[in-house]
Amino acid sequence: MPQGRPMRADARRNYERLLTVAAEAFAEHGENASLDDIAKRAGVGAGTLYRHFPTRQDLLEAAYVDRMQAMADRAGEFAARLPPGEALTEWLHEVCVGTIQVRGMKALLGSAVSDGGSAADTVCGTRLKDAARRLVEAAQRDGSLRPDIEPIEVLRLAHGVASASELAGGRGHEIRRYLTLLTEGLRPAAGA
Amino acid sequence: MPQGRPMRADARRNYERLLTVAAEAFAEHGENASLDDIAKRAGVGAGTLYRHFPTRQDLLEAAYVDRMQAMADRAGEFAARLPPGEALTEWLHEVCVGTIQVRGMKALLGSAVSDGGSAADTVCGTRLKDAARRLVEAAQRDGSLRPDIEPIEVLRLAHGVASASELAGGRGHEIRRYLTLLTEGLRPAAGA
DNA sequence: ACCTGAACACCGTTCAAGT
DNA sequence: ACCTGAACACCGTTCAAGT
Repeated sequence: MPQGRPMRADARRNYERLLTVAAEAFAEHGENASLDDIAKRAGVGAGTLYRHFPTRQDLLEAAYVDRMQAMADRAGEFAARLPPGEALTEWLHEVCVGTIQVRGMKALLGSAVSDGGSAADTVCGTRLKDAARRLVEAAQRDGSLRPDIEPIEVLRLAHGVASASELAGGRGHEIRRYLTLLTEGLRPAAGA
Repeated sequence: MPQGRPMRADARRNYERLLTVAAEAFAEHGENASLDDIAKRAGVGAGTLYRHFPTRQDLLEAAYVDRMQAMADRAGEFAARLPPGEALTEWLHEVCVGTIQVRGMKALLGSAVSDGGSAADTVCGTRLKDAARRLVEAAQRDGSLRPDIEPIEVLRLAHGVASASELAGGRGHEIRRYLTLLTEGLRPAAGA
């Protein structure tokens, strides 16, 4: 996106208004927020929205790429000040919380880690998986995480924890509780 | 539904064709299958569909109530021939598999165990939770399940496992794998 | 009592016409 | 090069008219 000629001033303005409005709309109404409504609220024609973002997924990703990046960055912070096992757990907790609070983010996480997912190798997905890989590998070297699990699986399971927590009401209490169950299951076998 | 006057012959026929077609459509296209399409394929006007099933949720539940009941019944079979811990695990496995294979069932399970869920106290939901309660309590008495967990939570977590497995491709292999992680987390604490 | 299907509102998507 | 908004197709929902 930063590549290529700079946008014309009006195009750039529309592009950014669309992103702002879309982030609000997806946060409020979830991933199926009305595109027509987003265009209207941004004060542009529907065609303009489609010119910038050919698919809903494109818009969803562009609207949250910064927040996703911020999530990925948090991994480094945890790694710097916590033992590997705890760093992974705390980071996953943030992923779950963020994913539940900002309605649209869960869809984005889902498509980033989904098997045939369209967002599998986008900026969002790649950064998130890189972050997960570092925490996972450190925890495995440390012996606090079972060795037979892959980074992407940890993210899929976090998505599952978020789903279960949502069903329970999505309060912080349940997220922590269900995540703890997961991390206990992720421990290496007792006799290893 | 079985209460009240018997339906007129044409009404009864339409009702049943709608259920058959709806079960197919939800299985194929998921919970958001087109209602208009369902009415057309059943050979009835849209108004007839709404007369019998005022909301999408009503139709979804009616279409799968038998299958849900069958799932609940399986709990008794497992309880009869397996130790409590295994009976619970194997039943949850069937719930996950069924929930993934029949696309609309996952939505139904979700609303049955969701906090403010519309289907929280419907036939489907109640039977499923009763079945879960028996297996959970037996496993807790047996010492193979941590005592601080409730039946509905087990179902929510199964929904989460199904979500994670779907992201991984939904093949039997992943379901079993993720469910195993969950059950290890559900074990009582080592020093208890 | 029940059914039909037209009618309305809404949304996604495309595209000809504008600047 | 980019934008607009009308146009089309589709879907959910209601309701007047039919039997």
